[in-house]
Amino acid sequence: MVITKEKQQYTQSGENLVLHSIKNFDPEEIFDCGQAFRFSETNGVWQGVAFGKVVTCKREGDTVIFYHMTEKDFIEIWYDYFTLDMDYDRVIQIISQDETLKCAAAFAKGIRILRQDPWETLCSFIISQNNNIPRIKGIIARLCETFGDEIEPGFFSFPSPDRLADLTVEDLQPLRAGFRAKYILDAAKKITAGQVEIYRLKHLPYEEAKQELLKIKGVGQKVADCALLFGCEKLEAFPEDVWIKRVMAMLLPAGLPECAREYAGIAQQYLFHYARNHNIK
DNA sequence: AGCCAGGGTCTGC
DNA sequence: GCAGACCATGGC
Repeated sequence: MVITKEKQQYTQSGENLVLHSIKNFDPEEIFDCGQAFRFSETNGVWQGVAFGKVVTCKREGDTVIFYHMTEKDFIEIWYDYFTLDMDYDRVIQIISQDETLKCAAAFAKGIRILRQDPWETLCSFIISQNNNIPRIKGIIARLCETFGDEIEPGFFSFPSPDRLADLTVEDLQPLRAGFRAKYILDAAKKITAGQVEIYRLKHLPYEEAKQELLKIKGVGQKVADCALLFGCEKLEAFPEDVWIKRVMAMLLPAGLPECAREYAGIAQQYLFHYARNHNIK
């Protein structure tokens, strides 16, 4: 099922915008599956910052409420961000030709791959290397508080590449990013200088886009694939981190099934979530 | 204390 | 092409 931009499938009530009868949308699974690092939950309400704006949402059964959201922003920003044009029932049906993927998908039907900002995604996954999710979130929070703009009291935008390009590793010391600081700066410099045109990558074929990202120090196969999948709309990207290597060795030793080729990244996300919640060693 | 975390670079074979 | 040391930091 797909939400279209036609009225009826969403309504406005007061300052809120409400999606009706939507399956495959669970904020907890979307924001807690390791693709976005700027959201947190309080009493079932998820809140964070994306594209320079605060987003607040909550699921109640098959209804999703976005708080303080105008119809204009919904149409122009959040419809794309939450990929409401994607038919997840159909994707799940396709990859469920394989029994293992069917099981993994059934375990977290509410996951969606967000369309995040390419720079924010790249920078976040540079920070992610040899790191754990709570600490990744901490470093990114300090990055935004230190170098971003305060868009609302207590909420900060993600700093642009230009903002960081002329800084030094000493300037980044308050982030406690360790050896990753120099990689963040190299990415900011190459993008600011036009050596890597990050906002053009989603229009390039997967392999060409990947080669561009690999020009950046500290960006290898896995970080590039995460940036492509979560920030450049490349659903065929299949990032292999330690969790995926473990779950593949145990459940799919012959490799990713052919039926999942087109949506490898979505299958990967179901597997990642499954592995982390089943103590796969 | 030692191991691990959504890895990558560098060196040596 | 592949193995191993090393890289900062913090939680367990």
